Amino acid sequence: ESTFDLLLRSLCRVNLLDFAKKVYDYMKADRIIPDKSLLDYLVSSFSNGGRFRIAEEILIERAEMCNLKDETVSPFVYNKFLSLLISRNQVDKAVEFFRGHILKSRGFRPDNFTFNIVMRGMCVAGNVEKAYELFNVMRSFGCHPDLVTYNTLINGFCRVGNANKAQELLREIQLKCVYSPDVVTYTSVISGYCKLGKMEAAGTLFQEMIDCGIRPNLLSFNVLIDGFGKRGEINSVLKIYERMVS
RNA sequence: GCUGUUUACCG
Repeated sequence: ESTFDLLLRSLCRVNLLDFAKKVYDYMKADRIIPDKSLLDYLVSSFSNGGRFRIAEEILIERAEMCNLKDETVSPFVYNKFLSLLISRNQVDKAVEFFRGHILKSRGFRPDNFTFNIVMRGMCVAGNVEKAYELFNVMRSFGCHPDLVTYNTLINGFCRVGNANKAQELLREIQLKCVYSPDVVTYTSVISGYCKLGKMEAAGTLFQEMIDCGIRPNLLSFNVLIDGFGKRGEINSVLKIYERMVS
């Protein structure tokens, strides 16, 4: 039994995933119950290798096992699964698994990361509104929006050209006073304005960020420089550059 | 016990 365990882990480590799958099937056929941590390891390995169907299958079995014992699957495992799906352009699959299993089965207990990952998936698919809906219901699952949640949404709105809504959310963070906008928050909104060619609004926010004691980083400068550059405002570009190197 | 999961620019 621990022989299978070692074998499977070794096969995964050297990326012989098809072989690992066969051994896994063999184990199941022989009704050998794999260890939980082995299952988690298999899910991660299969996910990393893009074998999402198998990973999903194991995750579902894992959740059922947990359900019987009043336990939950470690969010790390399925959060990675979800983010990999999204990074490989399979947002629909990720959302489907999230809605169909993670939110439905008691064997899963989504955390902030889970919501943030799925929301970002929706945003990259151009569906900020769906992400916004999730944002509004995550509390009912015991998850409270954090700064990354806001930053993800803000970026989603910027992506579809709604920098105003993005800025509104920035103000909302400030009003709540539980955490403050950071360099990512500001850079996102600034970038949203730059994309619209609204360089005045972008510049104002840039200054506000500095006044709030947040140091712009290389990305922040790039956003502004790119924005001014695309409008042909070379003098502004030079000014920013000067500030950057000083 | 430790490690492992999420957010910003251009390309």
